[in-house]
Amino acid sequence: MIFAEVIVDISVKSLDRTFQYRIPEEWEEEAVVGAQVVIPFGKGNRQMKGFIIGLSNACKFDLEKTKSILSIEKQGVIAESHLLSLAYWIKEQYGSTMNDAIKAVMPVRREVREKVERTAHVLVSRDALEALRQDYLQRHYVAKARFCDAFLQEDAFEAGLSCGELAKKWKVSGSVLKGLEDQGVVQVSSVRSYRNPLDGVRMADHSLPQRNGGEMALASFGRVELNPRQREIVEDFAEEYAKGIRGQYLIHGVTGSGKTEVYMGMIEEVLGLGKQVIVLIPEIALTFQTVNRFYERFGDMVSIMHSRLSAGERYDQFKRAKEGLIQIMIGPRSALFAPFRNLGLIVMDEEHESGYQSDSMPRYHAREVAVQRGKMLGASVVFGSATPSLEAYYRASSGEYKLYSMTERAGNARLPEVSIVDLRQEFAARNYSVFSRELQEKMEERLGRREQMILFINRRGYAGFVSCRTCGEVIQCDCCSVAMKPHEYRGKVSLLKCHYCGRERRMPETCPACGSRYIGTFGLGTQQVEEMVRKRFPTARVLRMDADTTSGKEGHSRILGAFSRGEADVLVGTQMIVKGHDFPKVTLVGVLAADLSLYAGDYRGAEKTFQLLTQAAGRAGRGERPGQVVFQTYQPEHYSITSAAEEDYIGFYRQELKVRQMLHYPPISHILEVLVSSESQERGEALAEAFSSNLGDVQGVVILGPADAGIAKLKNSYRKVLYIKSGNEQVLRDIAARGEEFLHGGGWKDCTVTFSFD
DNA sequence: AGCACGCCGACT
DNA sequence: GTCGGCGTGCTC
Repeated sequence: MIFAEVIVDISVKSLDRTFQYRIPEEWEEEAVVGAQVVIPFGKGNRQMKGFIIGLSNACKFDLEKTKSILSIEKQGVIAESHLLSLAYWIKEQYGSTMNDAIKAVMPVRREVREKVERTAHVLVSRDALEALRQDYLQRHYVAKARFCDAFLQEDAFEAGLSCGELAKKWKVSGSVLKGLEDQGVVQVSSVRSYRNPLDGVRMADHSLPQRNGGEMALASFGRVELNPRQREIVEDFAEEYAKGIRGQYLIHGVTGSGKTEVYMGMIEEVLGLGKQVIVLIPEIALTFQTVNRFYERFGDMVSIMHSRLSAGERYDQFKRAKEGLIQIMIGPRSALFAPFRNLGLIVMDEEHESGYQSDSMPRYHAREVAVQRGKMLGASVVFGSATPSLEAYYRASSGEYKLYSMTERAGNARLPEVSIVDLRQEFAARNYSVFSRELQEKMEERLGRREQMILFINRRGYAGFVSCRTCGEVIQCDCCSVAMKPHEYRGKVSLLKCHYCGRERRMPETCPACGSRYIGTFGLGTQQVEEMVRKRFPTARVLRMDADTTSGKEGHSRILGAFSRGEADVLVGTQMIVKGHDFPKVTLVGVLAADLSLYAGDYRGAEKTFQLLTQAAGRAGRGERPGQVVFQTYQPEHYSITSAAEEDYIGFYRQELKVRQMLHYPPISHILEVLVSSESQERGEALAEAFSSNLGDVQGVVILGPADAGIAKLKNSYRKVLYIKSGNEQVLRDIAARGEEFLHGGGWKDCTVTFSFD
């Protein structure tokens, strides 16, 4: 008899181990490692999904109690056993459950999630409910009384109330509600909503070039044309590769230096040896031009993962990869798990992009997983960026990655001319406009010459916040301790939105704290910039692109398409406009507040600012005409701004590394963030303190906090943070593990804790 | 005794 | 995640 070691499809720590099941004889063939199965689970023998991650001849459990597999799903078998090892590595490295790790490496990602939202409507009158509440209180039915309270206070008589929110906010379990329903006090209705997680990102509305039937060989495409520096790099790489050297490489190339050609040259070499390649891009919707070039170059041996593929199509692509019909897989971080048997190379373009960090469990970083998969399969890994992350460049300078630098733009394109405008001086010169005199002049020039320009402001909405000029009160969200952002509504700035929980309210006429009529907006946002451009340049045609204007189905491509067709002179937008687009007619880029991202939260502020500014500057002058760039800032001396103006990555890197060294930040040191959140402020504080004092005996770590988190209150939960810094990552992992154990000890059910590294 | 509630542990 | 068991504290 054969037994299967099964991971059950429930992502809970206590179930994060295998369970043994009998394999019925007739299925011994199909029951392979990596297969999906349906199994009976728990006392009620609920039918659950699971994955076979091992087979064995011996029964390690009570044979009598060992149940049998109910069925085997042939679709979606994990093709390569090393992907299971990779899943195990991910589980260990990022502290997820094996179930989540397996799902991350599986070809068919999470299915369409069905969300059932239950809503409670009150059937009795307000008075009757009040009487009922009194009655329940008398009988000590605390939970039921609390529910009545909730209905009375939240005006559930008009609309219904979400059961989930009720239960959370009023600390009662959903089962009470059933009692109320049985008594005819409320009526519960279920609304099903479907949300396909893959729909989040849309591919640009360009069509792919016609596929050519799959028979075209590599030779018929001709080799890539390379300039001398590009050829040098490819040849060096090829030489090492031929010698059997497999390692990590970092291509640092200034914007427009032609990194893509180098990737293609390297890929040709690897394909020539009969091996397969994965090309990772940060976000498919925003880097379509790169993808297109790979298609033109390699034709049908390329497969592209993108969000429009249905689960079935996606699976087909993986099947083709598994069967060796595809040699190159291009896509976002999930493409990293393409089931290639004979993987020779992983290329990661725009290595510094945040899209490579997974934001749901398992929270892996594609850069690290790529290196691990490369090691497992004997593949080289090539990272490329104009503005490498500090981690990557640090590794390159320590010799862990081999560094290739490209300091010149390819072809005729020149680096743009950048000027830095000191906004303090503008203010001193009584220019209170959002445009400095220099920027205005340059904008007028472009409008006169019918050239295009991009205005970049790293903040959506209308302005930063609303505050009272009399008492200084800032209008905050009721549930989150953040300022609500003014938005335009029906042609007027009349709406406030919380960008964290989405709550909306009307813009108040008077200060809610002191009643003063002198309240107004502070700081600059995209909407306001758009309005200012229209006011100052009435003839200019303006387009705005930010999270508010691109929410629709084809939002991105609609706006970008219109702009590249020349339907507008000015494009105003947030960071999404500076990423990877090629607008040859743009000759001016204005960054209205270059220091805005400098002190925004974490220790990566300067790095983010440098990357953003370098990229923004890189959008100018990509065509025939040379480009000009204006950085407006209150901190014209800051190294992230001056270095970006000169596109001096090395200069920036040296300065920033010093800062990181001084403050014990990555990549020199490592940080563990412990975030405690609880609806009770005292309890959260107590837990954070308990953690902190528990670490007294650990040597060689720096402990900061506990303190209020950047967002001290989010969706009605109070948040405390604790930072633990250490040069040794393992020490931090041990501390996190100890912390988990401490929580497991019990008594902190009302608090949630998340541990995150760096 | 009987019920409602809420906590805790098991799940092969 | 989901279920069942069980202790607590209430009503009748």
